[in-house]
Amino acid sequence: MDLPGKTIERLSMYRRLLFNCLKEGKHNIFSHEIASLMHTKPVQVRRDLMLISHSGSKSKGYIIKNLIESIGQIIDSPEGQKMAIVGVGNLGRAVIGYFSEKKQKLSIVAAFDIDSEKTNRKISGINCYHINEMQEIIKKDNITIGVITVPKDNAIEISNKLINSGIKGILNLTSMPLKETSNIYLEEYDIITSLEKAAYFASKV
Amino acid sequence: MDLPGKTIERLSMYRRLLFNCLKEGKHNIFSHEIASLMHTKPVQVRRDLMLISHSGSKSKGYIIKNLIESIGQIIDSPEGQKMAIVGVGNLGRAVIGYFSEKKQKLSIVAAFDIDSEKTNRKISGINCYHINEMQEIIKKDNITIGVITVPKDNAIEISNKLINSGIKGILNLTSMPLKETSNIYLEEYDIITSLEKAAYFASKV
DNA sequence: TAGATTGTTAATCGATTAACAATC
DNA sequence: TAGATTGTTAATCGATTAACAATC
Repeated sequence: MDLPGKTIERLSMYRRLLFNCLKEGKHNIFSHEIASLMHTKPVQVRRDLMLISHSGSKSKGYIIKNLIESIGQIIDSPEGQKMAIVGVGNLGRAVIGYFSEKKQKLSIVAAFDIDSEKTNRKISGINCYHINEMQEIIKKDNITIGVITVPKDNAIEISNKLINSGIKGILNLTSMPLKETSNIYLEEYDIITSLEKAAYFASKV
Repeated sequence: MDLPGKTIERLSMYRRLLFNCLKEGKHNIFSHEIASLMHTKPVQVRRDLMLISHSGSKSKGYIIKNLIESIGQIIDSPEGQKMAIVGVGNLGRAVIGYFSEKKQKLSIVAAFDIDSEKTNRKISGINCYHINEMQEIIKKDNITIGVITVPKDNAIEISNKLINSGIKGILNLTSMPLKETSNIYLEEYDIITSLEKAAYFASKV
């Protein structure tokens, strides 16, 4: 039973938002409260939770702690998953920074670059190795997710190396579209596209 | 006549891909060639071009130079648009780096931060000012797009400041979802969500 | 001509939302 | 009880794709 990608995205956001609520001392939450914290409708939230078979109560809504647990059951692998960042430029460092906050099921365990200034040392707490060692380390450490943050002209080459090392998922943050490959999940995001889109719709408002 | 957001995204990617083809000395291109360079189908490409009323020929496909021109007519504002980056951390610098390559209709003209180490100097060729000066500079320079790359706990405050300074579009790259506001186009991207999504689907493959 | 391609409509697919029964 | 909320189905909306006529 595979959930829709959009639902997975929202579950990920619900969970982080729920952690915040918990920190603020909240214990229960209604679908309309979750909806207003995101940009969505209560019915959207309830339908997403229906899809993961999480029930609330009509008087108290959802118990935050339990809901976080339910979402984790769905989107986390029980053993956790390891990620590697390929390309330790500004973007790569930004991604590392995002994740160094939390010790979660999903964690960054290695970074790769070709620049000898960056390799064989820690960057924001993450071991950085030369790209030549990538395939070996990915296999040895059982890294399943690769994030491509190299200059776009190197994206294809890096993607092939990742595929050959047996990676399961790739997040490509360069603006070079990569070929879909069977048995590998590919997610892509292109910031230039987002900016051009924002510019287009901003001029129509 | 507003085009679908998905079509705008693809047009932006088609155009950059076409620039590459032009550089390689190509003059004409078929829909199936464009499709195979992206991850889409020829019919998708033809339908997108239909929506912008760009015609090709059945024997030569599309003339690349003309197609680039047609796409520009649709997605560029004739006078161009100016962008500002708010938050000059790793992510902000990455965005600046992406755009410093090209002199296009869309350009980054200012960056803002609170850190005095970063303000009142150029960062990758872009003038960086203190956030306190933001509203004034946005108005004076007629900046229409703001990119939020600050730490997520400051996102709401920065977004309000941008809205008050009369910005038209916001690209929020923090993982704090912002409220939809009338007369402002809001685009959001959350890298943590992308990673959790990639991890989920990678484990299902 | 035969094969390939474009342009377009109609069908399909998938995601969101309206409507509503159940119930706290 | 009246009002609010959940859970779920059915309707709607929007995006993709199949099908095909036109024609180079």
